[in-house]
Amino acid sequence: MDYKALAERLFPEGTPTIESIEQKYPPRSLEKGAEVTRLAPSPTGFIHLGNLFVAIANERIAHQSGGVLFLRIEDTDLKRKVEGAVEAVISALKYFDIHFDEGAEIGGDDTYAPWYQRQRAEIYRAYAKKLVEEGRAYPCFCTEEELTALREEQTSKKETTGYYGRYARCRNLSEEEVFEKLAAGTPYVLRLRSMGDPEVKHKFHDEIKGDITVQENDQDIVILKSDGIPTYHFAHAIDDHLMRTTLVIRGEEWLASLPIHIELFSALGFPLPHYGHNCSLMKQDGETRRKLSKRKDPELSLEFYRKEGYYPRAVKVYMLTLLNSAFEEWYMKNPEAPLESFPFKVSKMSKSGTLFDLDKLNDISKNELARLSEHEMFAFLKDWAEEFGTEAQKGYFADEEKMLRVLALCMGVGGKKRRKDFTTASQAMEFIRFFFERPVSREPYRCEKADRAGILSDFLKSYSPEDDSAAWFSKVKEIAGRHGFAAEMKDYKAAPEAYKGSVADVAEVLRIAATGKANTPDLWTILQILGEEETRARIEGECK
RNA sequence: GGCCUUGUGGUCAAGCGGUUAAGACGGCGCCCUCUCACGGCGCAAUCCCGGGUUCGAUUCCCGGCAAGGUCACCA
Repeated sequence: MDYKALAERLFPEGTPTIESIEQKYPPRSLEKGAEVTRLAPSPTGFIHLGNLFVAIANERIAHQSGGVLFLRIEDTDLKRKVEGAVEAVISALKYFDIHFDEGAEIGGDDTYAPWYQRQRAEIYRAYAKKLVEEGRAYPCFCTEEELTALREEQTSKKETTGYYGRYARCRNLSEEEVFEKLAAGTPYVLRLRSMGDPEVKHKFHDEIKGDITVQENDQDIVILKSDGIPTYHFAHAIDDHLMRTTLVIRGEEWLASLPIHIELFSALGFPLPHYGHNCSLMKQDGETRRKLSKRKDPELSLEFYRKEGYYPRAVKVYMLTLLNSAFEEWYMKNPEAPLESFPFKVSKMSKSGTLFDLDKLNDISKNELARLSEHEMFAFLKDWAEEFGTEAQKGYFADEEKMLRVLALCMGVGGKKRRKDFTTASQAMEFIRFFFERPVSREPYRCEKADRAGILSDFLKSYSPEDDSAAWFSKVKEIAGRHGFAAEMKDYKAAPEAYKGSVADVAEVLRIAATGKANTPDLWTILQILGEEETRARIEGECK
């Protein structure tokens, strides 16, 4: 077989020389130890938590080492392309404070552009041609039906499926046959002529998993599809070589194709980058656990967190605690330090699948939100309401001074310790609703109805907005005593049978009457914020 | 099914030859307290199983088992 002639026949349009390509994309001049990492999503328009998970790891490694993080778009599959997807990826990641140094639509250093694989077609073809010339790639004319039949045959014989060894019919076609089929215009793909032996296994060091064994690849995998566009494997090898990636952090679903990538890098004469395969996020589903799925799990979508109003930093902190076991302890010791100062170690990344835990995220969210000032909270909630809130909720922000008082109260600003009532923006907005809207329904009272009317009307008679907290509460105690309730909790606990109840019950009557809720922050402050007129109106409504 | 990976409380996990087997979330209880939230204290709960090696295995080796991943002209 004259490989040179075959290569010319297969790539008649001419391709740039390998030398010129290598010159155009020279090795990067970076400090020793600087890592070049990347994110390489396909533009499906759906960025999920798993993407964010990997993105944070890649971002930390690159920027912590003084390296580069770039964004490459793997758009080799037309069927999956969605308009605006790239912008969506960038903006979603930006929301979580992940920024790229280079890449598609980034506008940084474009030495290594183009960043869209579709635009790199002639580069791939140049290397494909080289492989053909060297006899390491060949055209395959098998049809989809033939391939399916082959797979079925192999399955029934319980043999490894795929295009390899003696099953690789087209790898040994004669020169005449090949040129004949080409002349006839038969569609073909380009396959790697694999030289591996799966019986041979090698030790491989994965930066996350540690030492693993990989067997050699013997599959004649497709490198150029019939439309001349490369498959993921081929594009990965060429792009990550030319873009000078030093560390590929990707999901562990890629571990199985590592043998292919190793052979491809070797066939192309490229040094192998380092790899780290990280575990995917799992979800408990009945008895078993499975990968978070796009269709079944709304919490997989990054959009979910925006709609719920999770504080972006909280999501990031949670991701970091999952990503690196040392993070949580470090964060407790260094609560004020910027997250970037955490020494992120790839080797500390988890080796096994991690169950996504919403409770944990919620706890982190409460803590993160409790770090804000009421002004920061105001801005956060307002932004959220403008995008996702109801008309009524948007209206809450009209009276800025009132809102700030509400937030200061609910957040415990000025107290020794912050309250942690807020988990998300949507939950917080619901929580503070009673300040802005009269309760349409009320939680049940513990206190008998007969006593309630008396308590409430007594309260209205004695209520004065001028009273400070202590004066106000002593009046509540008086009312309690007058109606047969213990004014002091100690007295009540000592002899509960001597009373109808305690001040706690009396306070609850007032609280539910004014807010509709049995549990709220300090009632006196709430009434101060509501103002005398509103307070009286709400309580009068409950007097009958 | 083949191959690869992983198995420490319900969850995330530290530990990696001798520990009362950290810590966090969640659960439960108590305290604080006009409710809630915060805070404090405490409790329950874990080394997948079976063989080895060893004076001694959660830690090392072998074998099971289980879970996950993957076997496309998708990435």
